[in-house]
Amino acid sequence: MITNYQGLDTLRAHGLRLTRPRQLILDVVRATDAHPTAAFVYQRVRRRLPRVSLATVYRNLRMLAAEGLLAERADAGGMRFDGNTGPHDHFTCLACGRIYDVPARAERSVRRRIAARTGFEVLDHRTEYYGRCGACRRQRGRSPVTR
Amino acid sequence: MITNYQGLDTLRAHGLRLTRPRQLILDVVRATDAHPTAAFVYQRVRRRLPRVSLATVYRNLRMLAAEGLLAERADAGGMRFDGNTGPHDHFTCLACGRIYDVPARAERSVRRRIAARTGFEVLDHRTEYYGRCGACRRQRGRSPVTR
DNA sequence: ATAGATGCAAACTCTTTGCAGGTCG
DNA sequence: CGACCTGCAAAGAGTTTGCATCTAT
Repeated sequence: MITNYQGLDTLRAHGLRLTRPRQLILDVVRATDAHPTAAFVYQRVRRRLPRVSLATVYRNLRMLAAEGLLAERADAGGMRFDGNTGPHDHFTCLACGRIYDVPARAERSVRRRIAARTGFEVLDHRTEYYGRCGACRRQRGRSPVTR
Repeated sequence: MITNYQGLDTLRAHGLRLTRPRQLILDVVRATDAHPTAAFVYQRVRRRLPRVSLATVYRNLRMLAAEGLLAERADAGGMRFDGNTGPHDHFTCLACGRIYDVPARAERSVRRRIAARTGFEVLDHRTEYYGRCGACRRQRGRSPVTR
């Protein structure tokens, strides 16, 4: 029986339980930095819990994101999930499609500049980089990874 | 008969035609800064060409993006299109969901910094801002706009 | 005990594709 | 004529939902 788990208290505060499917789903997303899709999470969870349903995976991913234990990210081809909820930016490799985490530039001046120009209230910002990752710079013409 | 139109030469160079549906689709996307969905474009084009099909709208949006006359953008709830193909950033209003264009900060140093840290080749970067737009700062609790 | 969670299947939304007919150059 | 396009309908992919059953607290 689990007594301590990152985010457990958050769930309990909202009357939510840490069931076995839920915990496995959270573990899978947290264990990778590949920004997995729901389908990927489903495959992985099934290894340990073969009877889990895709609906359960979707329900939990959405719910865990709403609770702030996961981050969601729109992408061509579907939503992706990220166990790293701290501030960080992303690098998308145009050759293989992989999305890497990169340290965030938490420059306050960046937000202030936009706020000054638009009059909007800037609460957050995130930068997306595009290019070729280290692996793809070496192996030219490699086929896209399974996402 | 149109003899001059931004992007016409690009299309012709690839053996593509500027048909009436295609031109209307392009015009609709270019006429707004609301980063419209395919469904929005479809509705608008139908006003002038009632028999157009949604398939034609999708085919053309995708093709025009491939030709570089439009930009595509993944978003929860579907793809969005942008007639502004120049470098610019986006501000997403968390209250009303609208996406505004903001001038890009084309700082070379930003890319160099990431390249140095990761060893990746950075070809492009884009920043996403999140917050409350001017309209929403004034009217609290307004309902989300139709996207 | 009981609110919350699950599996299954059906439904839904967004997007793509096959095809026969139409159009531009 | 020949390549390109279109509308229509059907198919695909990703995601959500209704419901009876099960389970964590």
